[in-house]
Amino acid sequence: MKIATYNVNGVNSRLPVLLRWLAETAPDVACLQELKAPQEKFPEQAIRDAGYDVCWHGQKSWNGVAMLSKAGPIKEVRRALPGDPEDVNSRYLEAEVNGMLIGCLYLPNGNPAPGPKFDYKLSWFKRLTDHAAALLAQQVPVVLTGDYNVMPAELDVYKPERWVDDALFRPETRAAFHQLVAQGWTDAIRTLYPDQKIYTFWDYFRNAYGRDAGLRIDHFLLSPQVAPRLTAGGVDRHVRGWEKSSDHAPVWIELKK
DNA sequence: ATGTCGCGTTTAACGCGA
Repeated sequence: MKIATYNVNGVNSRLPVLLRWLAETAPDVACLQELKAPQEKFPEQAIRDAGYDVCWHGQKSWNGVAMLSKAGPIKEVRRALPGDPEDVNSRYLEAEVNGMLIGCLYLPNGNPAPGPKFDYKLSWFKRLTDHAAALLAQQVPVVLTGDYNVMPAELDVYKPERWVDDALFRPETRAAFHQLVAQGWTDAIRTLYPDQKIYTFWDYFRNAYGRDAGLRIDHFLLSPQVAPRLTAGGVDRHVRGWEKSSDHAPVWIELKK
C-alpha cells in the first residue's frame, strides 16, 4: 500500500499537475494540503474521474486538507484537532482507510517568530501531540502525514545557519517535533535514509529548486503497529520541476501487507 | 532586504500569507 502526501498550494491551480502525478505514480492514498479553496470549489469530479474516493475540508483563501483513496472507501473520523473549538482553520482531517487510521495535517507556518502566529503554531503543535498520544493509546495502525512546517534536524536544511530564527527551525519548534516523535512514532523517511540530504520543499524565490536549496518539512509518522511494515519511501522531486508546480514535491511511503 | 507564487478584492503602480 502506497501512501503519499502533497502540499499542492492551491488545488484548482494545481489540478493538471495533481492529475498528472496521480496517473504517473498511482498512490493508493494521497493526503493533500493547502487546497486554498472553499468547500464548494473543490474539484471533486475530476478526482473521482481519476479513480479516487475523496474527502476534503476546504476553506476560503487559505489552508484546506483532503484525502484521496483508491484502496477502499474513506471513512471520516474527524475534521479538526480536538482542544480548541475556536480554531476554525482547516488543517486536520482524519479517516479510516483499509483498516488504517490516517491523519492528514497542515501545521501552521508560524512566521514571523516570535509573535502571535508563532504562539499559534506551538499551541497547535501541543494539540497535535496530545491527540497523537491518544491515538497511540489505541494501539492501532496510524499514519500521521502532511506538511509539518518543521525541519527536524540540520541535515534537513540546505543552509541551517540561515534558518535558526525561522519559525520552521527554531529550537522550540524542533523540540516540539522531537517530543511528538519520542512518544513512539517513527519518522519514516529519515528511518529509511538516516544520513541523506532529503528535501521536500524548494522556495519559489531565487531559483531554489535549481540550486537545490531545499527543506525537509513534509513527514510521515508511523505508529508501532505500522512501522514494521515500512518497505520503501521517497520524494517525487521531479514533480517540483514541472511547469506550474507547487513549491512542495510529493512524498510517499510503501507499506507491505 | 530580496525574490515568486495563489488567492481575494480594491481588478492594481495591490494586500496577505507563505
